[in-house]
Amino acid sequence: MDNSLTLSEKCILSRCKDGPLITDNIAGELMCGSCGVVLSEKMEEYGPEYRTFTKEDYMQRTRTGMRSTLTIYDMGLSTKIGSKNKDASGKRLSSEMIFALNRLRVWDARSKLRSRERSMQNAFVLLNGTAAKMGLPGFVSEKAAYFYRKIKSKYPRTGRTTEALIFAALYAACRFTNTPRTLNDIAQAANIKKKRLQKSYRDIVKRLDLNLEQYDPIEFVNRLSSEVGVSEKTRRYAVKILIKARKTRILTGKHPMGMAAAALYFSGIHNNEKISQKKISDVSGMTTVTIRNRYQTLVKGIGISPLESLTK
DNA sequence: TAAGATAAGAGGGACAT
DNA sequence: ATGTCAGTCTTATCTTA
Repeated sequence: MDNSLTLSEKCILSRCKDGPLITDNIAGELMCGSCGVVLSEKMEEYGPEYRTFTKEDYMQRTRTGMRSTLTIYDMGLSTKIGSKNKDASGKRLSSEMIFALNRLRVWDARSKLRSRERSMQNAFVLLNGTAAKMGLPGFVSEKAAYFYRKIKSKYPRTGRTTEALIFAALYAACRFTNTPRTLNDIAQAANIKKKRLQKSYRDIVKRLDLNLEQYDPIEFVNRLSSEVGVSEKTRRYAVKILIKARKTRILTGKHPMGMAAAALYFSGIHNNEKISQKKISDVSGMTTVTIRNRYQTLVKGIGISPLESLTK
């Protein structure tokens, strides 16, 4: 297992604060150990790296400091052949050499956009578009780009389509950075079948030997609460219920969103602020049936009904 | 109209062969 | 690799309050 994957989540989030340098043996990259930025002396010359549509967009996204180029297809590492026909000491080259150099320039230019790189580029266009649409922070798509690059260099032909793979990488990145998004969220935003997404995701986890923890349902409670617009009291109580439930080990193997939905439903009843199953179903993406079932496991698991008070 | 019950089916994980 | 099994979740339909 190579060291770049053992980076702690904290490193990813803190971004570039004197992180150690690490090398990725597979892709041959030298990166900042804290956030995965690829180090290259040309970095600061790069312009904005997002596609922009309006002047305001452009102004906002124009870079002010060093920024990763992981989501640019060649990471700024492609060949550069100078345009002057002089050698290192400044002397003019012979005509044969000039001819040869011109040939090289042509081929160099052509090779830069050869198929592999082109599909890489396509992938990152998809990635950036969808990540932006979902409002995901930059370090998540950086990580996704990293996973994608990695699996492509390790297994050039995975039998998966580019889009399935890049979005699966995005989901993996969400898991890795503990950014709570479900497969459904991504499938929807990316307009791709959940099944395909899931298959590719498993592929990535297996082949890159990732060890991704299951989401904590509490993350989803927070999200659901704000989407439904419940009181702070209700949100907190739902969290309390889940903390209690976690101790009884009834959470394992269940969809975290399902448990979050059930806990919120439970809490709503408890606090006299009943939220309909339908409403929770709509925002959570879980069916009302699942909410009911999880609600039952919750009641059984912690051994109290919503109308009783929660004892430590 | 919301909530609950029930049944059938899909899909994946664990485990054995 | 393939098969089986239990458990999860979904869809659909019907009933209840």
